[in-house]
Amino acid sequence: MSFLKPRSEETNRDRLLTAAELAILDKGFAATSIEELITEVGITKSGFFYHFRDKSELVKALLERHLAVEAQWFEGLFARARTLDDDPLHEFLIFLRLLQEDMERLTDVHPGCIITACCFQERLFDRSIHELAADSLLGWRQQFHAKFVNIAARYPPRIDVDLEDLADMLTVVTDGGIILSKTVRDKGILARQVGLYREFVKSIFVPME
Amino acid sequence: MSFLKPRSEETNRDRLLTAAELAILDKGFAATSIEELITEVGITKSGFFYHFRDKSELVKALLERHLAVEAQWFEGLFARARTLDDDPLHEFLIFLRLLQEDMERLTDVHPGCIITACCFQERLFDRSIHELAADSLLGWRQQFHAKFVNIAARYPPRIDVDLEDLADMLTVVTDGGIILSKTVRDKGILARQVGLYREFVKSIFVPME
DNA sequence: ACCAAAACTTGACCCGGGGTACAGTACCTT
DNA sequence: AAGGTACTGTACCCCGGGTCAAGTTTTGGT
Repeated sequence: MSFLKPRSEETNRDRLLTAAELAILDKGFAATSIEELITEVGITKSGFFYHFRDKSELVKALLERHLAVEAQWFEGLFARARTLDDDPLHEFLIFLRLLQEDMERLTDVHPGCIITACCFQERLFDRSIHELAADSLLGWRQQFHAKFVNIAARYPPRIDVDLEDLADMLTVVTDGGIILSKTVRDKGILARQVGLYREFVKSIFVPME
Repeated sequence: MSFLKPRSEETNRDRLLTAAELAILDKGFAATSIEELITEVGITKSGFFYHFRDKSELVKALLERHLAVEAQWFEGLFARARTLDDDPLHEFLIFLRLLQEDMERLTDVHPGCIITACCFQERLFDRSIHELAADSLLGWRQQFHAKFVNIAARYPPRIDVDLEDLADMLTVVTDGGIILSKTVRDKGILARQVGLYREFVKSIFVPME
């Protein structure tokens, strides 16, 4: 019996989420049917509705899970960057480089804020989902902004930019990059756009030789 | 009879498109029903299917109309910019400023590439819609890239950036800005992000005093 | 070993919305 | 008088989301 434990860690609910994530990333929310998900997981329709009140609750759970994973990902990158350099500017530049490298490595397009993008799209989803996404994005703004404040204290910015806007820009470039990558079917774009953003940050803060 | 002519310029087909555009912008594609559109326009379901084979053909027509309007908008801005300054760099910077101002003026969020966002979302739509969007975005890349090549010829870039990526970045910032604006419910973000992009372009090309 | 809760299954059913099919009509143009 | 355009009306199919009630298996804790 004990040999069942490790596998049973992954519940059918998790499996539903994973299946939904893949399908939604591939085809979009509307094109993903509940039928399809349950046949993949191997349960019945009632089983689905046992776990989720409706389809939008699934999306909410998906978003929650995704946000947690994403937060962990970024935190990991920052931690690694910190070990490599503890100057605030260089830490951030290393973080951006690491992020860019990770993005290059992704086989298909970054799952990232596609879910965000998918969420804001449909009024079908209740307010709570929208707020979840908004809070997450505002959280990133705050976090990056704090870092820029630190950086600006040591490196006087060479042009007058609003540091909150600059913080937002990373989100913007990521989301926009995902859209362009997906539309044009060139997954390299996303990473290169993050690289460009990094150049912008450099040109603002890195002092001239 | 002649007094009917001017009003009849706007066909029911156009009215359907406009109603669909507003509804989709507001609630998303899936949440917009045909029923809803025809009651607003005042025709029957059969009337709808007389104009469009199915719902996705409506989206295609919408995209086509939108792309034309957008192209005209940008062309207008470039024309105005050219009359104000015929130096390639300053023309472009003026264009960006005008674009930013227009975006500030928008009451609700920019209709812009939301349609793009809506398109990449759904496998429901046939390939042709996807290609329409992709071609349009690649068109902008080409157009902006050509301008940057001109600019770079006169103003040696101070950092090494790929001009195609830089061209893409305007699209990216616009699309990403729309998403962030919508999610966080702050329509100012979009314009400010375009402003930031403008600063980036300046920092690359504008020579130092 | 036993019990309760969790995690389902079965199966029947409703409904809204996309979509089809087709016959008919009103008007406008040539 | 004919033909096209822009519809209306009716009737109908199907899929997918969602509900309901009642029963069954799995699992974890004491």
